[in-house]
Amino acid sequence: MLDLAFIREHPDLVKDVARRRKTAVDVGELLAVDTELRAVRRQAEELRAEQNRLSKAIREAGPDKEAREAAIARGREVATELKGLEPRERDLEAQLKELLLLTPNIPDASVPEGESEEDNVEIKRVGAPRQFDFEPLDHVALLTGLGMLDLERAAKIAGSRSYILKGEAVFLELALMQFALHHVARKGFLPLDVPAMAREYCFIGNSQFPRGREQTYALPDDELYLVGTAEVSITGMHSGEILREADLPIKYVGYSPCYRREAGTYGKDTRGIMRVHQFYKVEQYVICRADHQESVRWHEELLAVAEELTRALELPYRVLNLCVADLGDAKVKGYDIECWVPSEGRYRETHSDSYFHDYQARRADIRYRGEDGVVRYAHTLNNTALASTRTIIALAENHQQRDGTIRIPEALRPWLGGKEFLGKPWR
RNA sequence: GGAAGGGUCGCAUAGUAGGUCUAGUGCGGCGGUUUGCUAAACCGCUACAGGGGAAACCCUGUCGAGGGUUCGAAUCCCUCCCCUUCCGCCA
Repeated sequence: MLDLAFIREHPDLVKDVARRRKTAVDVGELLAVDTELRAVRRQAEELRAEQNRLSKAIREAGPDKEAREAAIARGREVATELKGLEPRERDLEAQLKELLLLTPNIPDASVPEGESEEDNVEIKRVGAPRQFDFEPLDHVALLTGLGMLDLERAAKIAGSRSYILKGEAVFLELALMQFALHHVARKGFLPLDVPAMAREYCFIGNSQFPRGREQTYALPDDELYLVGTAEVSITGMHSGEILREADLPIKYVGYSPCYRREAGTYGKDTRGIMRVHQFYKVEQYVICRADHQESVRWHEELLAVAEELTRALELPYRVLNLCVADLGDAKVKGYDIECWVPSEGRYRETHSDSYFHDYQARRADIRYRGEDGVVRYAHTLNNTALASTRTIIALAENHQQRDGTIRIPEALRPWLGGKEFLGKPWR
């Protein structure tokens, strides 16, 4: 969330940002609520100050019964008046909080303008889509053919957008996770295996809530929710803490299952495992000092790490600079990596690299004490390192062989016992 | 699931028969004195948030959260949350 003082000082900027981001929030209403709250609060504070003065007078009145009685009588009046004011104060506080949570972050100047994902700007393309000298298959045909994927029985168990990996595909999935975790950990990121279910505050802190609630699985009996990314849990880790500047930056590489309801995506990506309710992901996460340049450096660094992983898997990809309309409300700027998917003849998102300045840190209350003794909200960033299902698609399709097997890129072979190909020829 | 004990301003703690608690103390941190340097010692400062003010400064709130009783709540009452330990169950 934004600093309320910033919104007061730059109301037109914030309104303009909400418009460009197509975010439904009434900044005018927010400011009106804020103004009224301040007036009400001022009255209430005056009454509380009088209450405190009276309390002191009563304490010091001692044997002076008359003064004592008079002060108590006045105190009764003040208490009554205050009780009349307090419900309004509480109501306004709640309204303001809700509106603040809905107010989007300020995008960086380098974020492209645009109306939809069509307007994202490609900034880089690495590796050329492979020219096949045979008719390539899509990942469903390939993996099903190898006996490594069973979608029908998965649907029987859990409905659409489910999958069963079988045989070597299971080892492939684990190999990918191992590969990514080790690669990122070697760069000084502390590996974490975090809870995949988390309390509501984690989701509010991370900005999944209040918007996006319908995308999250709830466990109402336990007041928990299933995370769509380890990012949610990691944000919750340091919530409410005051860190030491000397301990920054904190670099984590988190591993977790990811659960997504995919509400409202009925027509989209219905085939295969492109869009599923559960997958596994290795996630990069950084908490750093409240410094724009440092955020930018880490943003680029996290992109570089993700690119290394993608290149090591020999996948053709491109990098997009997300336009203002496609950027999540909380982000200052975001890059997506998209890998080439031969069966679709296009690039599909596999990574999302974002920085937030102190927007998440304010929501989650993650602060640090600077060397100067001043307490500030930290900056947070995150980027995918590797997501299981979409990477399996890209890997299978891009590295498929004429005989129906899948070539394993060299970097991954150590995690698969040195194996060069996945599956026995079946075509 | 059963039982018990706890949540206090970075960390550790004191404080519950309501009113000098304006939340004490230690550690840590910052600044200073002394010092060839370091350490030690000593002195001072040091919670967070909101509001008012040109400023000095003043006011308000926060002792897990929210209600309540009261002129007045860290302290009493209610509801809830969280943590720890033991028992039970269990991969």
